[in-house]
Order: sequence, then structure tokens, then C-alpha cells
Amino acid sequence: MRPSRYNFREAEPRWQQAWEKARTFETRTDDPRPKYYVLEMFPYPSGRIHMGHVRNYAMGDVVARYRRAKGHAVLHPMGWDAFGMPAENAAMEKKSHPATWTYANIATMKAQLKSMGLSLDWAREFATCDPDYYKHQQAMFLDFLSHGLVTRKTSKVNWDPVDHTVLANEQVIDGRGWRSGALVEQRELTQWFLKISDYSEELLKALDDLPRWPEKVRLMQANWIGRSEGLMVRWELVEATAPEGQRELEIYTTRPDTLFGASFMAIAADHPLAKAASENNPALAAFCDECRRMGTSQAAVDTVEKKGFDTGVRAKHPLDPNWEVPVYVANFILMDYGTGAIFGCPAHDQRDIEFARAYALPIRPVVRPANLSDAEANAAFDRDAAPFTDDGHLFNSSFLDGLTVPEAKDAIATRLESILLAGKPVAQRKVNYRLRDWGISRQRYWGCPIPVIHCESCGTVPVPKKDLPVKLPEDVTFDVPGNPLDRHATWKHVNCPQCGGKARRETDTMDTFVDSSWYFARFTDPFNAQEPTTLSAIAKWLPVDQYIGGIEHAILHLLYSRFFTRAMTKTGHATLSEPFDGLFTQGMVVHETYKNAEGQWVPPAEVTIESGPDGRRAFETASRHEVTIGSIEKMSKSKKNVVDPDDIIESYGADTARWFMLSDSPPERDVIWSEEGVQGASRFLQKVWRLVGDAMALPSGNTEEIHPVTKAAHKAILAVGEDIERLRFNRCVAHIHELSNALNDALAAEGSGAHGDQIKAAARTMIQLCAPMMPHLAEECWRELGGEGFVADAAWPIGDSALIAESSLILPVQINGRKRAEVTVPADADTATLEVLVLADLAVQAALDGKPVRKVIVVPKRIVNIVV
RNA sequence: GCCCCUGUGGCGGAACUGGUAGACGCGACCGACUCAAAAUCGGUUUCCGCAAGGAGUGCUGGUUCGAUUCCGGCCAGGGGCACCA
Repeated sequence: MRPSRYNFREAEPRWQQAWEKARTFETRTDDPRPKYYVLEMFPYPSGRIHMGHVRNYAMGDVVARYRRAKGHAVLHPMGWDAFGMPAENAAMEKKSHPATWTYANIATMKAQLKSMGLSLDWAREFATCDPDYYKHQQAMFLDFLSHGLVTRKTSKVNWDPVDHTVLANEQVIDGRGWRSGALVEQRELTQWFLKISDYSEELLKALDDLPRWPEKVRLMQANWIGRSEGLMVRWELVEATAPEGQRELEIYTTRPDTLFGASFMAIAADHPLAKAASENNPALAAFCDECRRMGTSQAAVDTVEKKGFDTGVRAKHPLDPNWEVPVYVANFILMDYGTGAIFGCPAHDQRDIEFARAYALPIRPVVRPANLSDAEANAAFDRDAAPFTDDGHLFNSSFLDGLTVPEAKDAIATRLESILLAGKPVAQRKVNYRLRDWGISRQRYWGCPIPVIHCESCGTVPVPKKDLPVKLPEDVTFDVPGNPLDRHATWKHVNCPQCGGKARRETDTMDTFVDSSWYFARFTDPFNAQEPTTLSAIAKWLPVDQYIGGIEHAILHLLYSRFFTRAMTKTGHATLSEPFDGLFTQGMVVHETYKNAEGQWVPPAEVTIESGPDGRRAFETASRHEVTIGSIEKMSKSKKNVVDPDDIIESYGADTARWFMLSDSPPERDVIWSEEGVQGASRFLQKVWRLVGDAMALPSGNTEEIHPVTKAAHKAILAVGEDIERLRFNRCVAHIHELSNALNDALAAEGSGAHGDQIKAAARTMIQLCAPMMPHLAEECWRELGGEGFVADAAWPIGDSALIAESSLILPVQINGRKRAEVTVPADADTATLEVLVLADLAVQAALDGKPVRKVIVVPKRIVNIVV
């Protein structure tokens, strides 16, 4: 006997086991059908999955299951982004080894993901902390090294002087170390870099070839790469003022047209000239030290007050040897960008004008609006007004006078290129990029070791490939701060692979972004023990057809992966440039917040919502005390507005959780998790169960005519398919609701059983359309409706647009753009016939009220507009 | 400061490429079933108005036979980037 309610607790695990036993979702590499690679960003094993994961993986699973049904060989793998700081923090706090902690979390989260019933190929699972994974990463690093894609240079880190440890930006809070509370200093360390900046132009240009990426993400990447065209200009220093050995100062500018408005030079505290000038100037040295005490994060640099210090050095204007400008050290000039030096033109730059006002420097306007004369512009100039940064015409600028800004940029570049200083042109055109090389060195234990050995006589020597992997030692302690690899008793002491002499291992590990920059490639053949990738598998499966993840990875992860794919291709590990053909960034999961009378946050699980005509009220379930409903915010531990996926799956089942995640909200926007919403989803599942049961109970029978339910079914097939392809899951849900309503109507009207076959067919269609979103219930119903095998293996139904066609349609009629009537007309009537039909209609006649018709506009199958 | 996105009923949202604004769902209300409740089913639900009718997609102006959609200005909310020369 069929139960009247669907029992998900019994059915869901049963179908999960059945799929697993049948190995339904394992991908055969030699599958001859057209491929489709669906990938969701793999999770960090933090301990438990959260609702954001549920949303992300529910979306990916719909795409994967739909593509399977459409006859694709689908690759839909899952793994773990398993290296990173939280494991070390847990090691310090809970005294568990990072590996133990990480693998335990993976086990928990894998069980949670399995309970969602995702169509994943678990046979391909790996964690980036598996030596079997990172040994290939080390091999590729060595290949990158030999192909000139790796460099070693100094860069700054946040140094905690108390804990003697390097801090991540997120560990620096208000300029202090998060544990020690000590003021953070900048320290220079020699570090390993991947030369992503060699690909700046390429990575920028290729953004145009990614039409299936969100415009927003491409724009963010373009801004991050930050191409600018400018001029490198060398300024001769006034000899009497310059430190020993310093003859000139080179700056980079994108506004060379404003050179005649120059009033000062500003250099970074780490600029060689600043260091040289500091030697005999303790006050300047102290100022440079102060600049260095800022954190290395941009946020830290941003919030600091703009300050400068006159070095006493003077520079000669390149076009007027008698014109001298002062050289300042300024805390807002970054050594990393351009040459670490600028010239300031206060009249035409916001930052420069603030600096000039603060240090009483001259402000000379050189660009005027096109509608003013030179004299008017000079008269109108105001030191205290905002700088003029628009395009205009040059004045007060010698041979540039009267030119537009672009003309002046070109003219001054041409002039300066022909002037020689110390035998070389004083200026040179230069395209510059904001994008910097990718520093991958981390002074931490829980990461992929950089496979290099430092030998006193041979220098840096790559670890021979036969010695890979360089494995992390297991016997490490976290009771003191600092890098456990560095203080390990034996690990770093090795013999040099070249000379055999005493040497030491590199103790830095790789940035975890390296791990995630090629995992998608490894998934195409994770079984290859010899090589990182199998080229035939890369060629077959890449690029990823649909990549889905959070917008927070819009820049770094996606840009690094694009670079890494190119680097892999250069070193023979891949055969393409762009790893992700289609990208989708989903919104966050948000929830209401609740506060009790004492002002404490209350978790949703302890709150009961009651709604009536006066709105919604919330009560603590246990005490019945009313709580205040607060704003809707991203789920976070601090506000306690977190809903645990396990609790939801336990109370409602995986299908309900998935269905609700996909309903209502457009996937790129935030979705509000609410108890009412999830209950609505649950009710719909039961409705599907009931409709299928009622349909099944009908006797067989058919008539020639096409029943409305058949039309509804075919309409839904076409609409749902199109909307899945465009990732508009909320609309899919609406279409399925419509079909279920049509089915409900058909069942209610069915007395004699004359249309049994058509109604049953419509029920089957509904189940197939539901299957990508609520796979367990769909399997259960599919079996009942006599479907063969798994619905997961069934071909997607084919919609027949001919069945939907109507012989007549209702056309709205507007008069002067206002809807006044509706006229039923034959679907195939031509424009002239329509005009006659519409004008003859009684309701139209009444609305026209005898006014003369000036014009009739007919939009076929849409609307008729009469102009009177 | 710069850049981007968003703004539609009580709520989430729909409306293809300029062509019937409010699909679908949530909530609410009314009714049926029930001793009763839950569940379920049926109906109503943009606002004003008894109605006829009118208004209406953040505000404002424009283009158009016709604007949620295109353009200008403004307001509000969200996000990203940044002393980037």
C-alpha cells in the first residue's frame, strides 16, 4: 500500500545507496558522447558544510543531472582545498595535528555532501594536502622554474616582533598582531614569485574571449590588472643637494601633459634615494621608519594620514634647468608600483593638491576647460577649489599651449624622447600594469613544500624530480609561534643534490591559491600517478563548461587559475589558455537575525515564528519570550543566524533543502533562508507525491483530442530546459509549479478516466523535470510510474512546440498606449485582417467613442495599438 | 574618491529583443472537510473607489504609437577597488 505521505527519511538513503552501487555518477574517461564538465568551487574542510555550500552544490547538481539527461558524458567531481591556516590554528588551540584535524573534517563533510544526493563522481576525489596531489604540484613548480616562470625577490611581510612570526593580513587587527597584540612591522624577506606579470597583457586581452563570464567579473579583473599608458621620465638631481652617488630620479606618470604644473616629487620610503638621503639625516630616517611600521595590507596603507618629509634633495625640471622642485618622501607612494616615485601636479590631481596644501607648495594650473580663455582660466583659478581633472586644453605650458590633453601627452613624449640626459633620452613611453608578480612563499607548515634546496656553494638547487614529493614531516609541534618546518630538528638538513655538501631545505610552503589553481585539471585524470595531468584527458575534458562559485573569488582565484593554465601549457602540462568557459557566481545565503530582551543574538533553531494579520512575531521556543526580529544578514557565527544543513536535511530531507535553495531567488542574488519558505518547499514535494499517486490510480484510457495537461507538459519541457541552460533555476521552479497545477486541475476534472494515458504521461514528464532538483523523490515516483531504470539515467523529454500552438489567441488592444479591450482572433490572421477585425470589435468601437483613427500599429501575436 | 550592481504588491520575485505589469511561490483572509485541530482542497489578495473608473515598476525629465525595459539628472541600498602616479 502506498503511504499517503512521502517518507524521505527512508527513501533518500536508499536511493543514494542504489546510485552508488550502480556507480551511476562515475565518469568513464573513454565515454564517446559529447563531454560536459560541471564544477563547483571545491570547499575548504572547515568542519561542517554550510548553507552556502548547499546552494552552490545544488545548482551545480541541477546542471550536471540535466546534461546527463541530455546525453552528455558529464564530469562532475569533488575534492578538498585542504591546506591552509585554520588547520594550524586548530593545532595550536586544540592540540590536534593539522592532518588529523583536516582529514576528520573531510570525513564529516563528505558524509554531509553524500546526504544531499549529489551526482558526484567520488572516485576522483582528492585533497590538496594528499602527498599524491602535491607531489605533482612540486613537479610543476620545478618545470615552471626551468621555464623562467618563477623568480625570487624580496618583498614585505607583516612581522610580529613578539611572536617572531609572519602574519597574514587577516591576522593584523588595527596594526597589531592578533595573538600578541604587538605593533606589526614590515620586514623584507626573500620570497618565491610566479611571474604572472609576464602575462598581464595576455590575461587582460583574453577577457574579451570569455562571453560566458559575468561582465562584472571581467571588469573587476581588468581593473585589477590595471593597464596604463604613460611616460618614464628621468629628472636630474641638483648636485649640491643630492646624496653621494645619486644623480637622477626616474618617475612614471600617466599625466606627462601636466609636466609644466609640477610642484614637487614624492618617493617611497624604501626608494634607494630615500635610503641614501636618510644616511645623514636622522629625522628623515625616523620618518621612513614610521612609514615602514604600517601594515603591508592595502587597508592599512589606506587608512593612514597622508604625510611627507622634505629630503632636502632638489630635482631639475627636464624642460627648464633653472626650475627646481623639492623631493619629498611620502607615505602614500608605493615602491611596488611604477618606479616608486612620482612628480606631483596639484592643480590636476586630488591627492597631489591635498599634499601641496599641507606643505604649502605651489599650485599652477596647466589644463583649462575648453570653454574658457587662458586669461579667464588664470583669473578663475582658486587654490582651495577642487582640482580640474577633466579633459581640456593646455595653457601656462610653453609649447603645449592650446593642445588637448591627449595631444599634449603625445607632444611632450616626443619632445622628451629627443632630449638626452647622460647620453640617453630623458623619457621613454611605457605601458604599465598594476598587476604584480604572485608571491607564493608562506612561512607556515600546513602547505605544499617548495621543492628547493639552498646550498652554500651551489646556491638554490631544485630538488631532483625523482626525490619528489618533498613530504611534510609529521612530528611537528605548534606550542610556540613560528614555522615548525624551520625549527624541526632534522627535516631541513639535507645534502646538496649537486655537490653533496651540507645544505638546507627551503622551509617556506606554497600559498594555498597554488593548490586551487590546477585542481580542475587534475580532476580530468586523478589516477595518473606519474604526471600531474594526462594530455589526452585535458584535451577531452577542459575547459570546464560550467564553473560555479562565490563572487569573493572573482579576482584572485580565477586570475591565478587563468595564469596557471597558461603556465601549464607552456611547460607541457596542458593544451589550452582559458580553464573556465562558463562562469557563474552565485549569491549568498542570508537569514533574519533575532535578539532577546537582554540584547543577545538568538539562533533561528531556538526561535518560533508566528504570523497573523498584524505581521510576523518571533518567540524563543523554550521560554516563549518574544524576541526582536532584526535585519537580514549573511549567515555568520557572530550573529548566530546560522542554519545547519544537517538539521534541515534531518527535518525536511535533502530534496526539500535543494528545492527551496533553487526557488524564488535568482541564483546570482542573495537568497533569504526562512522557515516559511522551507515549509512551502516541503509541501510542494508532498503535493508531487500525491499527484503522482492519483495519476497512477487512474485507469488507462485515451481520446484523440489533445488534453490541456499535455499542452502544459510540453510547454514546461521547453521552458524548464531553456531556463536550466541559462541557470535561471527560480524560473524552472515556477514552470514546474504551473505544470503541477495543470495536473491537479486535470485530475480534479477527470471523472470517466477517458484521459488517463495523457495525465499519466504528464505526471511522468513532471517527474523528469523535477529530477535534477529533487532527485530522490523523482526516483521514487519514476519507479511507481513504471519508468525503466533510474530517472537519473533517463533521456530528457522532448518538447513538441506544435502541440502548444493555439488556433486562436487573445490580443490586447491599446488606444493611445492604454489597454482598452481584448479581441479574440485567429492565430494565423495577417496584419490587414487583424486591423479590420479589431476595428470592428464592439468593445473597441465603444472605447474609440467615434474618434477618428489616425494610425493602427499591429505587433503580430502581441498587441494592437490604435492612435486617435 | 573611482568603478560596478540593484531598486516592481505585505514578502521573495516574473515580464523574451521597447509590446497585456504583478507569472510562480510565501504570507494573509474567506470557505469546504473535521467533534476539533493539523494536513489537504476551493476561492480572494497592487493601491484608491460601493461601482463606473482612476493611479501605479525609487524620484524627475526626455525619446516613442507604446517605457519596468532606452537616454539625461537626482535619491536610496549593496558590492568591488584604491593613496596606483
